[in-house]
Amino acid sequence: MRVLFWFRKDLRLEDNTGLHEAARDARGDVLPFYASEPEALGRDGIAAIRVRFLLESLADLAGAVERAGSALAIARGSPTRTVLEAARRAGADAVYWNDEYEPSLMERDRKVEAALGRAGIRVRRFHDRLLTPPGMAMTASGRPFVVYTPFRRACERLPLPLPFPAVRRHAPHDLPRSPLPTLEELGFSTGQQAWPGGRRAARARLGRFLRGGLARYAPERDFPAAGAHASISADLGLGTLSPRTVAAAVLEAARADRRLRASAEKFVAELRWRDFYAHVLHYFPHCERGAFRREHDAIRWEGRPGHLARWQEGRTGYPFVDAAMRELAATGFMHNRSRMIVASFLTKDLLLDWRLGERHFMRRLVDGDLASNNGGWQWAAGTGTDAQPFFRIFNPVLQGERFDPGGEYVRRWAPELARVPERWIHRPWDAPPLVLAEAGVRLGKHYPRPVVDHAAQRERALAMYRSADRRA
DNA sequence: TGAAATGTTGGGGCG
DNA sequence: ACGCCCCAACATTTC
Repeated sequence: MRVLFWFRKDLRLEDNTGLHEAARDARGDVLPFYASEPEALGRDGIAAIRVRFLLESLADLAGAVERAGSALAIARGSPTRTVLEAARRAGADAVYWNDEYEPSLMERDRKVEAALGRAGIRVRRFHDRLLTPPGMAMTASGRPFVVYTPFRRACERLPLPLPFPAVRRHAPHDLPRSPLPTLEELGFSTGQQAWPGGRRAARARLGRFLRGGLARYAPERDFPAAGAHASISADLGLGTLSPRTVAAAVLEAARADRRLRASAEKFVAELRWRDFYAHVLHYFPHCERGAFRREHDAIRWEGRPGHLARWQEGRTGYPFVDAAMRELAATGFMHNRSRMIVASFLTKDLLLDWRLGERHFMRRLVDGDLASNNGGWQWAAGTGTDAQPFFRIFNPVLQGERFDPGGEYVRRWAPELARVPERWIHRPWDAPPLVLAEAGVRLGKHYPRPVVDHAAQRERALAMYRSADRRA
């Protein structure tokens, strides 16, 4: 049997469920296929660094497929057309792929599947992307979970899926191999430093984490300057790493060294947040455009539109917020604790719609993933599932003092504050003038004064949310 | 996976 | 010695 395997966000030969099944059913006669849609990449709303990451990962996959005795077939255009064309041309009996759970991708896949069905070509789809696929963890009444902790407990009662062996043999074919577009052709500038794509870079990141950050993960994961985080979100996003491989590696490290156990379990629990938000978006597709709690669509965001740019550029006058936003601008990545703090700041201090922040993140993050990003923003805005209640408002100064006590993170990303003493680093406006002068900082000149007053904005945010709740 | 306001307690200063 | 007050420390409540 000839099986066309359609690679999507699973750009690897190792531990790939659908590819493994295809190789088994086809007895080695697997035809590797990718549908390239430069038009979809070129549209506004995607980070250049993520496009580069995708192109590098595809080039890496193509190389791996060649070493496996074949070539990655690449068709340019919409998959609703190209998948069927490729399957026919290759004389495939079946097309296999791993499911994606975003509403729009599922809709697209239904069309592809229908077209293949009409042509008499069999389709098999697999769960691969998550540790626990949708449908496997439901409440007693059969509904999807909307609170994280019971969701996690339900997932933990299921066996953790084990990695699949790599598929090292692919079949030769004469399908077209359209060249991948370059970043420049897609209209992206390449000024930003790279976040290297592909499986080798992914394995390197995972290995670095296993040797370094993991031992400190449980106690230090919330400290952005500590470097105890894994930085594999982009790899999970496009599938240069499988979540099974990651979980197995972390737990294996903990078996070899019992001291790692608490950290390993904490890390797997964090992986499950990714599953949770994928489930939420899958079962509640209205979240893509509006609040999970529909009454919060009634919130009238009364912030000043001009403040959005100050936030984006890291010039809010709140050192931790500015450091985080500059980390994003410079690297295409932001530590999770920082994401929570800047999201709280945009929604509850600047009083701007969480969707503005969500969109900005998608335009900047190397790991931009619809479900995780949307879930995280709705959590911070208090509009989502298991969201912190709207009255839980981060104080950007206290968060900074708690999670960046020495100011190391601020000094790294806001170097104009580097010489401000620890005591004042998160609230330079309170520092005695002489101290600021000695640090070489004049507020309003070298570093901005706070764009808004936290205490006052906190009260306005509470009133804003309360009034929406009343109207609903 | 908060923070601020408010309440309570207990030690110590002091008349 | 006693009562009063202050206030830090901690707990609870509220947003």
